[in-house]
This record gives sequence, structure tokens and C-alpha cells, in this order.
Amino acid sequence: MSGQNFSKKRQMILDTIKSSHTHPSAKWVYDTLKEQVPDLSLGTVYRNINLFKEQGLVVAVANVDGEERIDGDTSAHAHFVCKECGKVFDIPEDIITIRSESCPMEGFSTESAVLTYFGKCNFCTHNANIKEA
Amino acid sequence: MSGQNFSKKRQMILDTIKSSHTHPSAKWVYDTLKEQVPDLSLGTVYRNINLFKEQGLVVAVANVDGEERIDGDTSAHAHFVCKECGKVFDIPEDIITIRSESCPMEGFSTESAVLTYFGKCNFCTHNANIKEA
DNA sequence: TCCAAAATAGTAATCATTATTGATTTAATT
DNA sequence: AATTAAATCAATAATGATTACTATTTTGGA
Repeated sequence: MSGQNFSKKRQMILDTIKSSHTHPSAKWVYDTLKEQVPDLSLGTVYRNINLFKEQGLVVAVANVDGEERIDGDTSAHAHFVCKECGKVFDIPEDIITIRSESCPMEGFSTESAVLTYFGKCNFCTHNANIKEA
Repeated sequence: MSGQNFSKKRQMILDTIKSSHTHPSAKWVYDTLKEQVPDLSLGTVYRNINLFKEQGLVVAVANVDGEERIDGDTSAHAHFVCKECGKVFDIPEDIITIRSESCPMEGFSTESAVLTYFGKCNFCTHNANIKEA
């Protein structure tokens, strides 16, 4: 009908990102979709993720072990990256928010802001305690 | 005298980082020092930067065009990354600060926090206006 | 159905970062 | 100054994420 629909694969890539709560890497999206779509190409995933980023449908939230991790939830919220297990956690906005959505420096125009904490998550902290006990 | 001094090259790498206000990449540090130290190796720069990060002497503040950018100023402050020219700017702490230094989620232990804005810097904004005029 | 443009698969290339290894430097001790 | 073990390094190769390329396929409209 209208010309603005995404191609089948493009839509599936976006859906996979939006429905995942894992803050996936391109590779994860590829591996996950590959089961349903055996002829999917990794390059296609990268190309579409870059497109989604330009269109603001997806944001890059962190770089973990050399892999970029993205989020299909573009609402303003912070993240926690566990250096132990590599998981990325959402930090609910009612717990912590970015103080200002735009940088107040004169003449600078802000498009996005990223607030990320690094450390050890509750699970990995707990595991470490067990090992030491 | 004491055993805790850095080797000559290690110290020079740290000095180059600390005295630069460019939020340099490993490659920039290498290219800059290479003039004074012709037998410097890029691997040595990477190895020492990783060491400095572990020791908390240096922090990774952003990934620009696939290159990690570091800061020798480890005091808590935010950064602005210009998507146009790739420069990384310090945002003075009296203008904006991270709301909370540690993530308040239960059981999570925070080691560091990074707040980064992305957009167009004043110089690039100005240049764009000139071109359009 | 037919066509032109957009999108894709598959593969090769790029490029930042890390690993390896043998030589050199350091630091502490005689 | 000489000795020696450990730390450090240069040079190079390897790794791995991302991008580029090209021939083929899909898409959406006439």
C-alpha cells in the first residue's frame, strides 16, 4: 500500500531488537534471527542497525568487550554494565535520571546523551561471595 | 631508588596522555610520542593504556569512529562528542555533573560512571551556517 | 506481468586491538 | 662495575568487529 513499509527482513531485525531485553550486539541479533531466517546475512544486520540508529529507532548504549550494544528502548534512561559477565541492565528512570537531556554549553547542539555505570552486578557479586565462603 | 617508578617509556606515555587535552586515542599517543621516541611500538602504547586503566590513572570516555578515546583527568566530569569533527570536549563540573556517582540499584557495586553527550560542537555548527549563507 | 530501484547474501577487505616471542632494559644485589 | 631474574619492549602476526563490494533477489508500482 504505502511506500514506507520496511522490507520483511528489515522489519524482523527491528522486531528482534525491540522485543529483546538483552541490549543485544549485532552478532546476537544475527544469531537469534538466523534460526528463523537461515539465509540472513550478518552484513544486513549491521547495515540495518546503522539505519535504525540514524532514524533514532535504536540507540547505542555501551561498548562491551569490543562489541557495540544497542537498545530498542529509546526513552531516556541509564544503564549499568557488569564488567564480570558483560550484561547490560536498564536503570529505571525513577531511580536515576540524566540530570539534563541536553548539554548546556553555548553553541553546542545535543542530539543524544548516554549515562552508563560500570561495575559488578548483583548476581556476580553474589557468586563471588559464594566462592570465597 | 624506590622500585615503584615507571619505566622511561611508560612514564612518557602517561605524561603524554596527562598533558594532552585532546582525549586522545592510542594511535594519537603513539604518533605524538613517536617523534621523540622513534623506536616506540604501538603495542606498547596499548599495553600501557590498559595498565593505566586498571590502575585508575586514566579512563575511557568515549568510542569515536571505532577508536577508544581516553582521558588523563579522572575527576568526575561529563563529555561532549561532536559527531561532525570527532572532537571530545570536557564539560566543566560546575555546568553539569553526574547526578549520582554510584548506581543505586541494590546489590550492584559501581566502579565508574560515564556521562557523554553527542551532537554538533559550536565550531561545526558555526561552519555549517557559513556554508549555508 | 514487467521494470527500475532498493535490499540482500556471500565474500573479501579494513582496521582497531591483542597475542606472541625473542631481544633489551630495569632494579636489586654483590 | 658485574650478575641475574624479572619486567618491559619492538616487531610482527593473529584476532575479531565492522564495512565494502558485487552479483543476485526482492520490492512496490505501472
